[in-house]
Amino acid sequence: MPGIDEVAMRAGVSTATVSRALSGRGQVSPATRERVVAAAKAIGYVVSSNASGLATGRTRNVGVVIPFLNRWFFSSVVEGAESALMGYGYDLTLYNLGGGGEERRSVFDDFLLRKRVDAVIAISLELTTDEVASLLEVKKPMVGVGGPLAGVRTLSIDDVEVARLATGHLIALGHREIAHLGGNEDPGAAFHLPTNRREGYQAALEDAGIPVDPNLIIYADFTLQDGYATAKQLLGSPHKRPTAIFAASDEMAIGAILAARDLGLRVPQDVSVIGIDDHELSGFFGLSTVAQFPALQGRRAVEILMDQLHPTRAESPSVNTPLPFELIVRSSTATPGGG
Amino acid sequence: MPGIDEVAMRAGVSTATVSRALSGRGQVSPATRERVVAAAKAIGYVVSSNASGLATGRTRNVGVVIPFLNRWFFSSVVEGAESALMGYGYDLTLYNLGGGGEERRSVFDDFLLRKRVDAVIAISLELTTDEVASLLEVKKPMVGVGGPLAGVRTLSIDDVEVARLATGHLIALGHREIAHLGGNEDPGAAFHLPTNRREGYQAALEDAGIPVDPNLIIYADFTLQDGYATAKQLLGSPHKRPTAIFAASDEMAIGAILAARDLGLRVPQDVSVIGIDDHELSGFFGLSTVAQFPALQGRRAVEILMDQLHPTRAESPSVNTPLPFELIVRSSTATPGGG
DNA sequence: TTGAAAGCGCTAACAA
DNA sequence: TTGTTAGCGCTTTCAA
Repeated sequence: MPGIDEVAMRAGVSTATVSRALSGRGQVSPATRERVVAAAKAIGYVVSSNASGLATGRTRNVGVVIPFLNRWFFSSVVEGAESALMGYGYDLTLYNLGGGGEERRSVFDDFLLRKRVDAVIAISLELTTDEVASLLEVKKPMVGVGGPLAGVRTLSIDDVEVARLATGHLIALGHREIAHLGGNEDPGAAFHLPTNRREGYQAALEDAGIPVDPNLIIYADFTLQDGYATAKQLLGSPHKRPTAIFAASDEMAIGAILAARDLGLRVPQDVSVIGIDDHELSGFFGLSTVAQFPALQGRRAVEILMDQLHPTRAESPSVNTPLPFELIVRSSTATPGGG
Repeated sequence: MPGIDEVAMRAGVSTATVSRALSGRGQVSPATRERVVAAAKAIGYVVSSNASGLATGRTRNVGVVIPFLNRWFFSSVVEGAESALMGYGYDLTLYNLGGGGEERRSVFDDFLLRKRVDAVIAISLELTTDEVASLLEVKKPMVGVGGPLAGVRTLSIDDVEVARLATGHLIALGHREIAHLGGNEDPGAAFHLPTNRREGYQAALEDAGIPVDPNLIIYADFTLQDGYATAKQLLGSPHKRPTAIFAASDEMAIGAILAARDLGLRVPQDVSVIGIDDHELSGFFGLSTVAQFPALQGRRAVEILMDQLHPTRAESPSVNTPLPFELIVRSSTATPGGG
């Protein structure tokens, strides 16, 4: 493991010049830089991030905190963030809070504070005021993705608008009995995403003058399994079966499609289904949806962090742009009774 | 951000003693240790990993290299590894090779060598000899999960046996026309998993004296989509339709179930289907499968690394145990024509 | 059991 | 443009 002085000797310069030449900070003549780079390459020199980090106070590493990894949305955001970070020469260290209370405390009290990360990205996480405070206290830039974070720059689609768009699509097709899967059991819950989507659904109905029927709002987990179970219940009743279902996630929506099939109902002739996400399986199931772009959200989060970490960079103009979403119409939605 | 000397002052000892008291290395009187710990807690002191790492040469961080994050198997292994590492006080930094060639090179040439990680876990990766060599050269302990890695300790289920078990289950039920989805297009391919599973399939047939019919071995990607497409093709032919399908992954198997349904075939009455994995959706689809336990594989990989990193630890006796797998019979398999 | 002091490998003033 | 040098915050001999 060669050190900087070995490079310096070979290039016939001082270690300071090597540092300058390799890091790009400070002025070095092109000729010198070339010699240094060649010498470094020749002996396979790579800077020690510890030594560099100790001297500069920066680590070129960002922490990503997630509630679990095993879900399409999260792993996609992480992928997007990882690839963007790598482009900037940053590492990504992952903190999975799935384990529960003790694990969570130690992440915030120890891991994130070891000066190991320059910044943190929190994905779909409700951080307590204390947690946010302890991070901000050490002046670590921080951005949230997909979850409201008091006092922190947050990146998230406009869930109300997204839901309104999905519901509006169904209304435009002529549906009036539209059920909603998702909702939110606990009105005081800190996590607003399900609530926001339900509100968008209601707003769309109201815009169209369609009364909101509380019986058509079904609380469900955001999983395929629960989408299936609740949709089966909903569609199984011979009475007032809705002509369309708006599910708050694609996984639920796919569950609903499968439930409809198992009941002998045709999608979209007997029931239209739309979701939110554009999950990797949605195309396969012909599911109409409002796409959000999680990998892009991860990249965006990184951009914002880089702007804060390197204020010299031209401030990216897109930083304040709301996140994009897009209606994707496939074969799971049509006019009521139509095909 | 308080430093070690502040703790030392408050505790009325030297920084050396603080270091000893907090790290557990070296002798410190209980009374002194207690004072130090109290002082550290009082001011919220956390060691700087850079400084500590620079002084010791260790980082308490392991690198995990994966081909992509967005698949159940990978994210599950990573989850298992992450939680095990956190238990040992280690961080996990993630290197996703999904981006392609250039990214891959820079991971191996730069990122992993910055002395930022103490060890690396490579998941389902075919590393080139050069890549392995460059890691071993810097003496980083390394373990592979789920992929053969020349010269590296590798953790992986016995794919031949797993396939044999799955196929054997079908044979025991009385099936003789058993198709296989998976295979391996390229006989010279470096990645042996599909080949091994195909060989296990063939071995089971041969054990039972059933001739291997090459027409029943279908090359397919390990995805739900391709499982669907190939199974539809296979089952759509009215002639010699097999009575059972053994898919090399659960995602393919689920695709096959959906294909059967779309063709009006009942599972398992008209066709039995079995996969490998015990994917999170397999229970929902009633899929019989041979479970492997990816989160456990991640934990095991960490154990092995810890044994190498801290040779003082009692060598875990389980380290050489082959990875477990288990036949899980659900409703997708039955006797031919049976229910 | 504890303290003094010399690094760990690099960066960034400051000087030249 | 380049070199000298004093740290960055901790760990670890060596002495006491």
